[in-house]
Amino acid sequence: MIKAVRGTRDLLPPETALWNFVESAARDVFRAYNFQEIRTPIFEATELFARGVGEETDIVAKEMYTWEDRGRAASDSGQSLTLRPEATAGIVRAYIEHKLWDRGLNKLYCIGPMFRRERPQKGRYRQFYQIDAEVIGPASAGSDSPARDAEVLEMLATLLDRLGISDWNLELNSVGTPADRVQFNAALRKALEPLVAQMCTDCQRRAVTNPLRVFDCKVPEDQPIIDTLPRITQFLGEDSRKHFDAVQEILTRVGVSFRINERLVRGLDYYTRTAFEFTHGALGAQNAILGGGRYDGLSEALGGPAAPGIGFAIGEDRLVMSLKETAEGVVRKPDVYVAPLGAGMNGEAAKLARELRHHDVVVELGDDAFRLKKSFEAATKAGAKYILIVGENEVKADAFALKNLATGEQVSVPRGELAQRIQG
RNA sequence: GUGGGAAUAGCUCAACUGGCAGAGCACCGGACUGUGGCUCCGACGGUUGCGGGUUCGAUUCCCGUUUCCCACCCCA
Repeated sequence: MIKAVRGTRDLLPPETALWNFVESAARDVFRAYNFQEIRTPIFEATELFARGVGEETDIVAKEMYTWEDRGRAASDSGQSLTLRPEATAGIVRAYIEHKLWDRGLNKLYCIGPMFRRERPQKGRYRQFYQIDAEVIGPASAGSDSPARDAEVLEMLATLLDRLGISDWNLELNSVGTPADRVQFNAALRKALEPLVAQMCTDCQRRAVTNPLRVFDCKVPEDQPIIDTLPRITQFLGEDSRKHFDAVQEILTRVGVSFRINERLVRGLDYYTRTAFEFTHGALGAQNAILGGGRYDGLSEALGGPAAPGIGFAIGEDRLVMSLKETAEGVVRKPDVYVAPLGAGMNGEAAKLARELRHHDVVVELGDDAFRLKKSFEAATKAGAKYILIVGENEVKADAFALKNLATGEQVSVPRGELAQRIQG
């Protein structure tokens, strides 16, 4: 038997109804904030992610699905391509390619699969889905403003609340500008030097490769040491600090609760200044339901003009997992089961079903080979509200037996009144 | 990439120390000819993840392997 490959999975009904529930809620909320959809390719030139996400990140260094796409002709040299591991780089590429700065501020969202070759776990798949949104444009259009950061965060709070996910936590930090981080990193290395020998092996490695990640350490014995380390906050430049203060002020004003987490660091190189995560319990070790932040230098790193931006990625798989709503609760069941009765009635039933469907009635259609008892069983199993019998008597009278399957009430309804009766 | 647990019918799970692979639910049919749910009866359903080994005999013990789960790492 051929099975879905490791780390991928089929989403089957009725669970897919939950995914549609999430996606349509997201689209509704995005519309209210004037975000518009962008769709970028699922694979891109490998170089885009290497330069955008960062060569040194785990994503680029060891998790990408990359292959050499061979040329088909002498003039076509072939190139290294990669399945997108995240959405932002592709969107910024499109921003540059189509000169979207001519439109001023761009508020874009994108929903689709991403690919990372990690060891699968609950809430972590090799093909997974993200709901992604970005605000990007020239600084003159306000893309730089703390108002945009706050707007994005408030929008996320609205979306989660609307989905019925009430017990989320917003963790907020500023990781400063690249210049701020150079200073911070140097200070961190210096502070770690005399202490690192007492720390766990992971931290000893991090201290060399990426000192920021020491803050991620969960080993209890290391915590007192980590508490003594310098904090990024102490190294923020005047602009970064003011920006961060302004974001917090607006959030407080609009009533979105958050927690400053000075230890929040992010694994993609492009993040600057505001960085955030929304977490949720009951997700196990993968407790981050979404994450994001500013990437003020990304466009320039990709060869474009200065274009500050802020965005986030929601882990849709994890979002669906943390939903209280059940698939049964959001799936739309048939309004009516149309039951052809007696040989040759399929045509009449199909005609009636067509009329009802044109009135936006959800119709399940039976088969005239079924005995009436079997039609009733099928209607009940399908969860239909009504069953509509299309037999010889009914066709002759042009009025049909309509039975409410819950109450057992049965009436004869003229053809023209059926849709209204079923929907009412 | 590292460490641990698990894998038996479509689903949830049994099967003593190695001795004929089972139940509930679901599905299909019947009781019941144009009236469902409830009930009763019946049928279907398996290379016990895969490959090898030990044994008279392996779902059971051993080795390998794959996948899933948990944790690390990292991230959404």
